[in-house]
Amino acid sequence: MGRPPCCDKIGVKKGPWTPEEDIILVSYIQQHGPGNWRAVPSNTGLLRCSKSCRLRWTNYLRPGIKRGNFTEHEEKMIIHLQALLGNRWAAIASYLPQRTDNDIKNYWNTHLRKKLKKLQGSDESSTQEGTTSSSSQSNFSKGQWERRLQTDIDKAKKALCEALSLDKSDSPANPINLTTAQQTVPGSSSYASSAENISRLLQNWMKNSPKSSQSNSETTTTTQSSFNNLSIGSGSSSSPSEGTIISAATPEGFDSQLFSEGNDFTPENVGIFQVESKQIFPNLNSENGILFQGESKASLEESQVPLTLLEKWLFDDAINAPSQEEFMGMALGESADYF
DNA sequence: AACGACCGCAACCGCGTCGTA
DNA sequence: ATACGACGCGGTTGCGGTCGT
Repeated sequence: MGRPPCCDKIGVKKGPWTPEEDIILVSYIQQHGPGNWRAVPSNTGLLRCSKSCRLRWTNYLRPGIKRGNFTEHEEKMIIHLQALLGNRWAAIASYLPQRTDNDIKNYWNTHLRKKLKKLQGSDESSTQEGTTSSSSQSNFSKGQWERRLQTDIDKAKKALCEALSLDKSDSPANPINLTTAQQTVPGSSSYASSAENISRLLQNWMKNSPKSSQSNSETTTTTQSSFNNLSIGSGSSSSPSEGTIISAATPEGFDSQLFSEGNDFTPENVGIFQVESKQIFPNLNSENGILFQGESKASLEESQVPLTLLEKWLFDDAINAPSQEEFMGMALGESADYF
């Protein structure tokens, strides 16, 4: 009945990726570029299914991924976008190009949902009299509610499109532009980030000694320079096996291309590690669907949060970052009317 | 110090969509 | 037009780490 598995389960490795596998995958993608995932396991010898390879790349190894704590601004963006788009994590992630959909999804499920629940709780208690927006929502008849919702959705869509076209014209007032501005600098952050990713896996690899200086996700703040300072299989490498592993595990030319001193992740030799404009604003063509038509009301309902207290919390930031106002207003201004 | 509960993240699974023959 | 393969997405799970008792 169901679709057969994407790969035969026999001989397919599951579970956490090893640094060796990471390097093989990165090496392959460096040479061939991402895509054609079906061919990746057979061409690399990885005992992983294509899906697993793609996931590992997109969620972990892909350059430009920022890890570690979410900033308050990112948090607010996510909340706004979630309220606007629902659980379309990929669409949301497209506005936070440094974050993966998986990351955002996890962050939402583990942090923000609780946070909003709290806010919702205090909001409800503060509006017990039923005079405010959130409780008045229930006063809508179903038909009214749906019509109103559709109207607001249309408005939100328009506003979002406008915001995006403003961004296209490089308006400094556009908050989305601000949030992604660092991505668009060619060859800087994206390469640094890719270096960070590889650095991270190398650090994991090299932490034979349990006393790694950075034990938590803060390793993600590894700097470009620290990456550069990593010496693979050279003098500072305490374990003689490290260099051996790398040369054994990496396809030809990989270490020289990626890790030779002063030559790592330059735009010249790592062409694929470029942030494509598509990656930054894939929604410009509306493919990822800022589309609400046909969306089940239940899912929308579930995804919507009361916005009175939340609103306050969100707007707190607006003073510090006035350029965000437009976007926030777009997301909240109209829909908040009936909440 | 030992144990259990809880939390966060990486990875898996199943389904939907898209492209192509 | 349709069947099929590949890819993408969202929900869920499992495991390792952390915290509290």
